[in-house]
Amino acid sequence: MECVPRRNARQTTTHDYHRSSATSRSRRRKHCGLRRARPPYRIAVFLSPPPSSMRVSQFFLSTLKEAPAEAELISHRLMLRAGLIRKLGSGLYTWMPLGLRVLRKVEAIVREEMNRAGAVELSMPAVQPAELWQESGRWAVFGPQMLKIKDRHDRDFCFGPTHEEVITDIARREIRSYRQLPVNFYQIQTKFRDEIRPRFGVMRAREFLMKDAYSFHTGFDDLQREYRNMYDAYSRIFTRLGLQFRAVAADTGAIGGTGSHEFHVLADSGEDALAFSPASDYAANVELAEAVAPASPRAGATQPMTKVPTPGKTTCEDVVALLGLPLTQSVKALALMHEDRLFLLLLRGDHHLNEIKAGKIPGLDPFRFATDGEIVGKLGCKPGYIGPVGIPSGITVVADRAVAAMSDFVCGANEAGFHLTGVNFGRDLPEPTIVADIRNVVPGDPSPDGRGSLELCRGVEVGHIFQLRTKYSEAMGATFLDEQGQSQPMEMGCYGIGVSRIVAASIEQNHDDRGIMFPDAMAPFRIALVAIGYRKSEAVKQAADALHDALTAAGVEVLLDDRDERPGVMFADIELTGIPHRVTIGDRGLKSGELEYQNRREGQSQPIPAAEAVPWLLERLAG
RNA sequence: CGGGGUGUAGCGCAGCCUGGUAGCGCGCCUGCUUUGGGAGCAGGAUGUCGGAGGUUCGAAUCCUCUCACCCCGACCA
Repeated sequence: MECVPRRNARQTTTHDYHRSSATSRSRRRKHCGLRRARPPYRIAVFLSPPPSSMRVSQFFLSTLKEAPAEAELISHRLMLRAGLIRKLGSGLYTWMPLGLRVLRKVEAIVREEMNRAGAVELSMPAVQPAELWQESGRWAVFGPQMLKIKDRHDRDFCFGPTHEEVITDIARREIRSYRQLPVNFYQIQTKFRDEIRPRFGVMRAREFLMKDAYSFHTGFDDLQREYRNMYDAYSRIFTRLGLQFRAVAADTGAIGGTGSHEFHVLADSGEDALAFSPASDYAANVELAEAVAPASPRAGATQPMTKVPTPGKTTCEDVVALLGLPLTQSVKALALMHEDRLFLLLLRGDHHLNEIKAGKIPGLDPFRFATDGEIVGKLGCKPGYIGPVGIPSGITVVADRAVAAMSDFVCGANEAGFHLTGVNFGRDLPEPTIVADIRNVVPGDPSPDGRGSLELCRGVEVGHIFQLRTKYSEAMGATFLDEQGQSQPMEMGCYGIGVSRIVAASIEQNHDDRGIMFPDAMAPFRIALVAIGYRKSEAVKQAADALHDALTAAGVEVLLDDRDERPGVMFADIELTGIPHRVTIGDRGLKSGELEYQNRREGQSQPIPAAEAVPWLLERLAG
C-alpha cells in the first residue's frame, strides 16, 4: 500500500502548495493558473476550513440491503450495510469515505478535549524495535498478541500494540529535571493487537485506532491530580459524543500499575459485566467488584452428614433438583492447578468463579484448570462428584467467603454417583485453609461501600486510565533530578481511548429498525437534502443547490442527494446512514413554498417555509 | 489453541443426501415507462462452485488433505 497523506480541505491545500513548487514546470503552470483563478477561496481555506459538504453523485455511497452473513452484532451489520466499513480480512477493516468521516469526528472531539486538558500531541512509530520490549520485560509477556516482524537484517520488531516503552524511552532521553515535569503526551494512532478472536467488526478488530496518552510526574500526588484531570476529560469526551457511559473501577491487567478506571458505553451486547450500586456512586467491573462476606455468622449444624446416591447428577442444579433443596444450599468444588499442586476452590452452587480473583490467591498464580486425569489421580474420583470432605493432605482448600459462612450444605462425596448432605465445617471437615473472595458478584449482593445493593449491566470498554506509578520508569531507567539534586524515577500514568471502537459502540446505542441514528457530534453529515426529481425539475435543482450552498456557507456539513433515484431509495439510504437531519425538496412542496424537515429520531416530519429554511434549520441545529 | 459451523455471481441463498458439467432473489449494465417510501417491462453481463489431490467415462455433489471465514471459551481500547 502506498502511504497517502490524509486530506481534509485544509491539508490538501498546503500539500498541493508544497508539491507544486517541487514538480515540473508545466505542472506548476497548471497549478498557478488554478491558484490565480480562485485566490479568495484559498485564502478563506487558510483562515477557516469550510465544512466539507458533498453531493451523493460525487461522493461514494455504498449501501447494502442485506448484511453479509458473518455480521452478528447490530452495529457491525449496520456499519456494513451503511457502507461505513468493508472487511479486508479477519479483524482488518477499510474505513470507507462515509465511515472515515465519522471516525474523524470522534478523533476531533478526542483531540480537542485532550488539548483542552493540557496534553500535548506527538506521534510515535507504529513499528518498534524488540530491544525496548525486552528491556521492559514485556516482549515475552505480551506474547502472541504482538505482531512480531523482522527487517531485512533479520532484526526483531513489533507492530506496536501500545506505546509505554517508546514514550518511556522518550522521557528518559528528554526529561532530566523536575522543572520539565509534569507533562502528558498523547497520540492518535493505529495499533495492532493480534487478538485470539477478532469479532464484531471494528468493535474488536486487530488493527484499530487508539488515542493513547502518557503522563510523567515528580510524585504520586501529582500523578493522582493528572489522573483525575484525565478522568474528567474522558467524561467530557464521552458526554460530547452523546454516549451513555459509566466509569468503573477496573483491574489493571497486563498494562500494570495501581489505580485504574474503565469507561464503558452501556450496551446489552457489551463484552464486560459491570456492577454498580444505585444508592451510591460505586461502580466496578465485575472482574474486580468485591463480594463482601455475609453479614450474619455461620449458623450451627442441625443435620447429620449423610451420603446420598445421586447417580448421573454431576451439576449442582441437577443434585439440588433431585434432593428438593435450594441451589444456595449446595457447594461446588473446582480443581485448579498451580504447576502440579492442586487447589480445591469452593463456591456456592449459584455462584461463579472469578478467575482474576482466583489468580490473586497466594501460591496459585498462574493457574490452570485440572485435567480429568489429574482430578482422578489426586482425589480418586471423577469430576462431578468431587468435594472437600475427606481429601488427601497436600490439597489446599480455598473457600469463597459465602461458602465459609454456610452450614448443613450439599457437596460431592468424592465417590462417583454420591453426594453428601448436612455437611459442616469444623465437624465433618477442617476449616478451609484459605477463605477469600473468589466469586463474581451477583445482583442483590451488598455494595462494597456499604450503601445499597449491587445491580449488574453490560458495557463496551471505550476508555481506560491507569496509574502506572514507576513500573516502566524503573524498568527502563526514566529518572529526573528533584529539587535536592536527587535522582528519582518518574511517576507515570497512561490513558487510552478506543477511537474506532467508539463508532461501533455508539451505533449499539443509537439505532432503530431503519438503521443508524448518529448523534450530531458524530454524524458523517449533519443534514441530508433529499432532492426528489433533481434531474427532472429545474425548480427542485435550484432550490436544492441554493440550500446546499447556503448551509455550507453557514458552516453546516450537508449531503445533497442529487441522484436520479426514486424517493424511497434515497430516504432509505439516508436513514440507514444515520444522518440526523433531513430536508426533502420536491415539486409538490415547492408549489406551496414549502420544504419538509424530518429529524432522524422523531416520527413525524414537518413542513418548513422554503424562503426561511436556512435560518429555521440553523436554529434547529443550534438547539 | 480447543469445541461447533460455513465456503457456489458484488450481497443473501438453493443445488450436494440419490455424480451427468450451475440456478433463484437482490444488486449491476442497456432501453422504454415510472418518480413523495427500497418501481414495472424487455434485454444483458458476471462463477476455473475456497484451493490441491484422489475415486469415476464423468465431481459443486463422493473421499483425503489444505486454506479462509464465522460462532462458543482464556486477552484488551
